[in-house]
Amino acid sequence: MAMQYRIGEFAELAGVSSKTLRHYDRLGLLRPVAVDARTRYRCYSSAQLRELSTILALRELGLSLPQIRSFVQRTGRMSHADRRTLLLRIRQNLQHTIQSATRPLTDVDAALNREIDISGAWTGPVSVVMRRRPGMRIASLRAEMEGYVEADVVRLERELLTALPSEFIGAIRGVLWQRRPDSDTLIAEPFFEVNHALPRRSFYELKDLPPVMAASTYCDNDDYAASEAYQAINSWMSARDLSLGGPKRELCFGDMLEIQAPLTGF
Amino acid sequence: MAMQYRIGEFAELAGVSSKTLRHYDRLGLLRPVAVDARTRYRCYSSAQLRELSTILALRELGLSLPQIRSFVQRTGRMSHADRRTLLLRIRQNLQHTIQSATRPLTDVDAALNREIDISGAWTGPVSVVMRRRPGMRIASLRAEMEGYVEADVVRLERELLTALPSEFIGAIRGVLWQRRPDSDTLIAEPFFEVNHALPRRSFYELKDLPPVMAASTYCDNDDYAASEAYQAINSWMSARDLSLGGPKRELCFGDMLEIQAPLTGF
DNA sequence: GCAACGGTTACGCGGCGTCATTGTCT
DNA sequence: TAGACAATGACGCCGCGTAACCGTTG
Repeated sequence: MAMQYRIGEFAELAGVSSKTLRHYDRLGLLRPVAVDARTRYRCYSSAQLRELSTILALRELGLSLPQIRSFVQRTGRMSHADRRTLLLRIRQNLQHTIQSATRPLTDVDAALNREIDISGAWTGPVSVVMRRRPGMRIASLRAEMEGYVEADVVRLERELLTALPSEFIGAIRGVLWQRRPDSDTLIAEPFFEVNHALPRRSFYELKDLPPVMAASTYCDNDDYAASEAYQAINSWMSARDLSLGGPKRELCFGDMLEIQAPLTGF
Repeated sequence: MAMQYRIGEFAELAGVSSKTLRHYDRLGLLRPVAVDARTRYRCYSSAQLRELSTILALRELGLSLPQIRSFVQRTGRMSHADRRTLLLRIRQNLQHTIQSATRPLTDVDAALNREIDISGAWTGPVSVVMRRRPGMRIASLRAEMEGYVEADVVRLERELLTALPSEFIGAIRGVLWQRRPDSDTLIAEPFFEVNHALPRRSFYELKDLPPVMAASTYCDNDDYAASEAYQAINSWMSARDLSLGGPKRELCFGDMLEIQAPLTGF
């Protein structure tokens, strides 16, 4: 009563290619029930339609073929806890996939809307991106100011630079920006990346800037471009209900600035 | 003022590997601003941090590197219509990704719940799957019956088989099942796949079973297993708010049955 | 003898990661 | 001179598709 099929017929019944079946055979994922010793023709049974269907379903769930193999080989000998773990892992994968597609989708939609609304002022599909930024050790100097005064920041930077032995200075420099709560006071904190051998002195603060997930954008190194970038990053964050997880970081790369807004919850 | 970086430093600033940068160079995606003629060292500029950031953002959107190249090469010379088309294409990709992950996610959640609720009766993560099934030409015989009577179906099948010249019969046979609306009358319609040369006769009906998207499941060829399978397919459909788009198809493969429920709206 | 199947091996795709080997900088 | 960095090139990964070439079936 159990039917036997050759590879082509079996493939068509199952809705896959015979190439796929040969591939699964080699991987040990779905072995033919028999192989003709002389012709080496593969022979599949009707019961294997169900096996294959399971395999295809698991593939749809995003499992790799080796993962599927280890799953189907132990079916029945798997504890409920194991199954549950597997399902939860699959769930995680799927959710990650969905998330990493949903976020860009809102970006694209926003871009489509912006293009319609103010069709001239649109420079690219996504100018703000989310990225993980590594931590670094920095030396910094802090000052409060009422609003942004470039000269003050430049003066601070120079002070800091003269206090730092140049052999300890790394490649990155920038400014940390904070706002004192319940006031308009701005705290500017120019910094230089330093290596770990730098001695602790009272002229400057020595701290570890932690690694963060940050909203990041690049702009030209001038006040106008920078303020545009800050605006863009703020509206990007508010559109996503994300909140600031530390002082904003303004990194200077010659004629380019990178503005980073550390995010909470990642 | 514009800074120059060698590949390693630039890679670290941008958060990618130097391998990636060399790859992008070869693809013409991000050319170094200069290459030392003697050493062939690549040299990147600070302004390229922004370019690269755009490239990475587009990559996150699921574009291929050649697509990104054609995009960045024509930035500014692109019409609004072109941009809009591109964005809409991206949107489609993303939505497809989301959909093809969301459906399985509900499957997995259902499986997790089932496992909790009735932890013994669960046989696999997904026993019902959705698949596209090709159409075929069939010859069939129809009969109404009050409820399922196996003997009647078998008799019908035999009648049909004796009426069919065997050289026209294909590999697939089965039964179509329908329920007459507003009554419990069941319509059983055994069929055999036939090739196109079969002449039209009054002994049997000749029809084209259309290709469909169907909920499909396999079970052993016995009444108990089949009724379980029908139950499973019904609850699978109702859980997804899907409705039947034609008679159910019961395909016979020796000791296995495949139960298919054609779905509307695909 | 011919078409339609089956077999195997080898290469391609995308987006890099991972050597291995050689050259360059400090 | 050492050791970090640069260059190039070859191969690996995944899940097959495609092609080439040859044997089997009906």
